[in-house]
Amino acid sequence: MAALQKSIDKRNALINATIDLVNNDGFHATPMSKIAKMACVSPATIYLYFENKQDLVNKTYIEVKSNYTAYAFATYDESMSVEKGFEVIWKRIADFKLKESAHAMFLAQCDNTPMIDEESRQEGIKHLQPLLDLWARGKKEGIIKPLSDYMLYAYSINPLSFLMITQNRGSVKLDAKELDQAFEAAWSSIKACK
Amino acid sequence: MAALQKSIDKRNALINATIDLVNNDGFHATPMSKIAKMACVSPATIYLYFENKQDLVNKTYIEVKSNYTAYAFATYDESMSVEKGFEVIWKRIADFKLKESAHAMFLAQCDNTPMIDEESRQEGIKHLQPLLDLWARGKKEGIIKPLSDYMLYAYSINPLSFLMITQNRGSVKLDAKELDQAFEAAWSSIKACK
Amino acid sequence: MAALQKSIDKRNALINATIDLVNNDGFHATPMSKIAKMACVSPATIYLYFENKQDLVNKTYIEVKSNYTAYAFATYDESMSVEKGFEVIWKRIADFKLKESAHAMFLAQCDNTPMIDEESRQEGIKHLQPLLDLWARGKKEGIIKPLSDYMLYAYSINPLSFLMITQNRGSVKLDAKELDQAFEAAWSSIKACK
Amino acid sequence: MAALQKSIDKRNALINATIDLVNNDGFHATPMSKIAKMACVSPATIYLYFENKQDLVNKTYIEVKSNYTAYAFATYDESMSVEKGFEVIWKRIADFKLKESAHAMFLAQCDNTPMIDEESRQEGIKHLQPLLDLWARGKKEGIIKPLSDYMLYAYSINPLSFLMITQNRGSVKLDAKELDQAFEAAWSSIKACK
DNA sequence: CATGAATGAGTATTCATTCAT
DNA sequence: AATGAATGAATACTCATTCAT
Repeated sequence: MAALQKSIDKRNALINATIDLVNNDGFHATPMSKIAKMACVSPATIYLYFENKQDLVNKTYIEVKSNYTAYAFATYDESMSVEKGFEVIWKRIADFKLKESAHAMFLAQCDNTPMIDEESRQEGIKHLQPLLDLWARGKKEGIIKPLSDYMLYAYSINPLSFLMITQNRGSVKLDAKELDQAFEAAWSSIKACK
Repeated sequence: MAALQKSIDKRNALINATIDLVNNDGFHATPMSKIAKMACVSPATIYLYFENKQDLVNKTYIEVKSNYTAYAFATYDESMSVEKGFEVIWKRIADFKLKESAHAMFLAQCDNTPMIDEESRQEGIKHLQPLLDLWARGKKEGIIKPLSDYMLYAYSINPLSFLMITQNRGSVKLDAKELDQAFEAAWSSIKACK
Repeated sequence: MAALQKSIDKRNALINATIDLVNNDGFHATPMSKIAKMACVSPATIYLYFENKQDLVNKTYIEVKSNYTAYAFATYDESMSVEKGFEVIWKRIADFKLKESAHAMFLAQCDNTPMIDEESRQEGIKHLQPLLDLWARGKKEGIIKPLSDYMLYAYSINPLSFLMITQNRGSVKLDAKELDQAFEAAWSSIKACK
Repeated sequence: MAALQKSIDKRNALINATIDLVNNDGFHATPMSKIAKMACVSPATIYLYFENKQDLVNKTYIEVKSNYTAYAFATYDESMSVEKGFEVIWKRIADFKLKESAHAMFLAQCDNTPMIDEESRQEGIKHLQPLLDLWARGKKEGIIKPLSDYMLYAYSINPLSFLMITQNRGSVKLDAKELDQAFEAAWSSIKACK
């Protein structure tokens, strides 16, 4: 048990080091040796947990993405109304992106870069299903515009990524009032007009 | 004259090769030798036009960003109404992102990655001023929601980047109808409610 | 223990390869890859033992210089008379320069070239102190001319470098008789006239 | 004539640039492009005057060496006594080494380095003949010790190189008094004992 | 499991030299 | 004669990965 825990700790240390370093220096300037050093293990040890650098970054991506979606849907319940459900999910996502910004930055970099395997990318997308289901329900009920999921995501969720990056660069600080405005904008762009 | 043109051609070939290769393989997997080969010059020749790899990618970024904004505002005129002006600019931006998708992909990668110097990033932002001026006018006239520029950008412009990337990955194809929907969503997220 | 010895062996092999190659081809024509090959290690291995090429050559200089002075004073004893002491040291130096000529050649090249860091040069000079002390004693006793240490070195020790180089170029062969003449010349140039 | 003069000027500028740069940075850190820049010509122009880098440095060596010997013997006359002749030559050499120290430094670097062709080295030695003749005379007359020319050079002339280098490094300043001491040491090391 | 040492294959960059003008 | 642009062949150095311990 203790041994297993130590293993998990090491794996986590490696994942976290990868996130930190890739965030700050970029994938191209993040050598395995630096990751090892930050995780306080030998470079060789990385290869006990991951096949190679590509695998390390793929697995990191999947893990972070999975944390992200778990967080997003943690307080959501399918019995909620579409409107309420969307608000609940949106706010959790906003929370994650702005508070766990290191993780969110890492995802943003992965999503805009040929740095992740296509397969891992697909794997990462899967977990968004509850949101897509909610939207399907919303469209059927005439509450949500009959747009493709990509379009809905582009206008209601993705802007949060941009705001998160901007905030991380120090250009802007998002407080409660602005978050409300953001939600308002998100909702008004996808809710069906009466 | 002919010599000058040859120089310009070579520089352009290098810039284009950089865009192509960074788009497909990522900055980390784009060696100078490959760029040189694609541009049909010797590796050493790159250093006649750029100081080093970082400078090459910085200059490429600034050039592409500058083309992007020039394209965005080419048909815009300050005498237009806010509503018309926004539509004109938005459609040009959409055009650029979806048709010149290689350039747009390159910008997206640069904007989400520590691959560009902060200085070059700032340089790239400058040219967006006409849009910010338009928004200022719209806010004064009560036509546009009184949101920060970052917020307006996040909801009305940035979603196009997400749609562009998604289309480039083959997940979706944006036709005229969907572009209209996108514009509708963009506009409704920033226009002031009556 | 064995591992440590292997490390020391490798470091020594690198130092020796550096001496050999710099002697024969000059610093400018001695690539790291050649040094590695001669030391039977990979080029990358050099960087486990030295920071870079400059560091390798600095450290080599300091090591050789240190061997040189250790050799020079090995049989000297401060209780000796000035005359005897000088003879003992001079003969050891002559021995070193003429027998360990590869090392002596390397030092000569370093001493006449901007190939070594100033800091390493200073480090190398330090160890000559016993000779300077001997001269101080000699001057006090009126046995040695009241000249600066540089002057004494120039006339009594440095000529050996010239002779060593000339011998190495094959122009001359120094046998016992000529060594005696050389010592005679050295001594007569610095001993106080009665 | 004017055209010829311009050519000579360029050649001289190249030679001087070579001396300066090799003195300050070392042969290994002196690229042709830098030499060209300092001489205010194009890199390609160097090849109109010299075959290649090796040739440039060989020719520079021969030229400097030749200036050196011309200077050394300029005021010497074979009708002088051995003692007077030696003093005259020695003082001119000292003058050259300490006043034209850039040239002297360059020679010292060449003489202790495999940076010059053997052939050019031989060519450079030739011009010392008058000194050797003087010594031959001195030995016959019993005024000079019956030592080989190398030995005489090592003790009476070469120390000046060491003193010149030391002075150039700033460790010591040779004034008139010290020059007299140096001459005294030089002479006493080679003059025959009565 | 864990590691530090070792490395081969690469990478950015430089440089002596050439060539079209 | 003179040049600036161009380049192929190096070169110092890095890094993902392996292996003996």
